[in-house]
Amino acid sequence: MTSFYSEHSKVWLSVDCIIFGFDGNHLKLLIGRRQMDPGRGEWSLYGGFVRSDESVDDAAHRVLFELTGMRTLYMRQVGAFGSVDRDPGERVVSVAYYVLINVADYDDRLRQEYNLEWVRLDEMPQLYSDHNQMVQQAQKQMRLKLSTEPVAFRLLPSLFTLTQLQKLYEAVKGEELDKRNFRKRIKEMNFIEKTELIDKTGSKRGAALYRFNKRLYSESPNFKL
Amino acid sequence: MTSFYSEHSKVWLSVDCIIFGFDGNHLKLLIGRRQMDPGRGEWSLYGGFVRSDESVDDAAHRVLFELTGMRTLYMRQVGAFGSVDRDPGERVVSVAYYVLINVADYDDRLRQEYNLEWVRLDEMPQLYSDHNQMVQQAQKQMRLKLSTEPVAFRLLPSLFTLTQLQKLYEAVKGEELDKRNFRKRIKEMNFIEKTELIDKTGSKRGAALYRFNKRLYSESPNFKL
DNA sequence: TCAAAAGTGTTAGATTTACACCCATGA
DNA sequence: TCATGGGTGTAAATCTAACACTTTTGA
Repeated sequence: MTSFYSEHSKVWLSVDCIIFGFDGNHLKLLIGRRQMDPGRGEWSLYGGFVRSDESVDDAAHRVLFELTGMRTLYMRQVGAFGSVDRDPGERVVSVAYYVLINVADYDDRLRQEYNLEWVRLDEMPQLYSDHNQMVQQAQKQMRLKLSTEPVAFRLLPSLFTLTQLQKLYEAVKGEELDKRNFRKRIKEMNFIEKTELIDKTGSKRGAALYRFNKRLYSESPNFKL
Repeated sequence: MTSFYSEHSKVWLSVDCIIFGFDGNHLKLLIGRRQMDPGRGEWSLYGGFVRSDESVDDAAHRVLFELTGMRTLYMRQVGAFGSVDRDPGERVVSVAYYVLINVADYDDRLRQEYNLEWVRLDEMPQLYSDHNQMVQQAQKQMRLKLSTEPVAFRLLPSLFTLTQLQKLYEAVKGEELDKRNFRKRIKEMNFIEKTELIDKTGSKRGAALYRFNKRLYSESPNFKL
C-alpha cells in the first residue's frame, strides 16, 4: 500500500438515510431504534459505514437496498455532517442522503423485520445525535426539488389522481392549495397524462388516474409547482 | 481508545475550497497548481486534510485562513465527493465548500506566495480529479443563493455602486439585465441604503455609493433578484 | 335522496417586461 | 463640446389568486 498521505489521520465515514414517504395526507419518515452502541435504543435514521471499495453514493444505495429491497430509488445527497463530537463514541463523519419512496411499493415485512416506524414529519421525535438537523436540511432540499423538478411522482403510485397529487403538494408546502388553480397548472404540463382508468377507492363518483410521462417531459422540460 | 466501530475501515477526509471573486465584469475562481503527488502541477482547488480534533467546517475555515488571512468569510458546503478512485493515489473523500470573497480585500501577496491565479469561471481550465464537477455544483448553488439571499455583497466592497451590483448579477445569471427594472427592485429593498458618498472612479459624473444594512434586512427579510 | 369527492372558467389585481431620453462632468 | 456612464417613469402583457357551482354515485 502506497501512502502519500500517511501523516494525516483517517476517520470513519458513514451514510445516513432520510426516507420520505407519503400516506395520502402526511409526509412520513422511516426511522428505527438504534441497534448499536453508543446510543442503543434511541430513535435514529438508518445508516451504515462506507466500505473502502465502494463510493459514498454506492454505500447509500447498498444500505437502502438492504432496508427496502429496492434499487431504483430517487436519492440525493444532503451533505456531510462533521462535528468532532457528533458521535459520542468515536470520530465519525456522516454523509446524509434523502430518498423518496412510494409507501405502497415498500414491503411492510421489511419494516417489521428491521423494527422501523413511519412517523409523521411534523411529529418527528428527538433523534440520535445530529439526525434531526439532517432531516431538517433534507426536508428543505426536498421541498425545493419537488417545486422545480417532476420527482413528486416517486412518492405516489405510478397511477395517481389529481387529488392525491394536490394533497402531496399541500403536505410538502405546508399550505392548502386552490383546486382549480392547481389543476389548471397540471393541464399546462402535458407530460402529466390523463389515462382512461378510474380510481373508485377515493370517492363514489371515481377520479381519473394520471401518469407521469418521462419521455414527454424530456422533450419539453418545464416544470413548476 | 475505545473502538465501537473497529471492524469498519477508515478513510482520509479532505476539504476543497471553491473561492469565488468578482472583478467588476466577470466571476473569478482562485486556483493553483497542485503541490503534492499524485497530480503535482495540475490546476487544482486549494484544499487540505481534516484533522481528528476539528470539525469538517473548521477544517475548511482553517485552510481558508491559511490562504487568505481572512476569518469571516461567507462559506457554504457544496457536498461530499466520494468516488473510490477520485484520488489516484489513495481513498480520499472530500467535502467541497464555496466561499465568496471581495477581491479588493484579498492580499495579493498571498496569492503570489501560494502561486495562485484568478481565472474566469467561464474560462476555467481542466482541473485535477473531480474538481471541475465540484466547481460546477458550487456555481449552481451559489447562483441560487445569490438570487434568494442578500449575500452578493460579500463579493463587493462594503460601499458599491448600483452599476457594480448589476454587473455582478449579470455575471451570476449569465444574461443582461434592464437597468431601470433592476434599480426599481433595489429601491424596494430599503436595506440597500444609499449613502451620501460618490464614487468618481467609474465615471465622470460619479455614482452614488450604496451599502447593505444587515440590521434593516433582519427586520424585513424579503430579498429576490 | 343526500353526502362526499370530482370536475370545471372567469375576473381583478399584482408582477414583470419592454422601452428612450436627459444629466453631470472631465478630457 | 462631446463622449461616457448615471439616473429616471410609463404602459402593455403576463401571471397569480380568489372565488362557487354542477356532476356522479354508493350508501
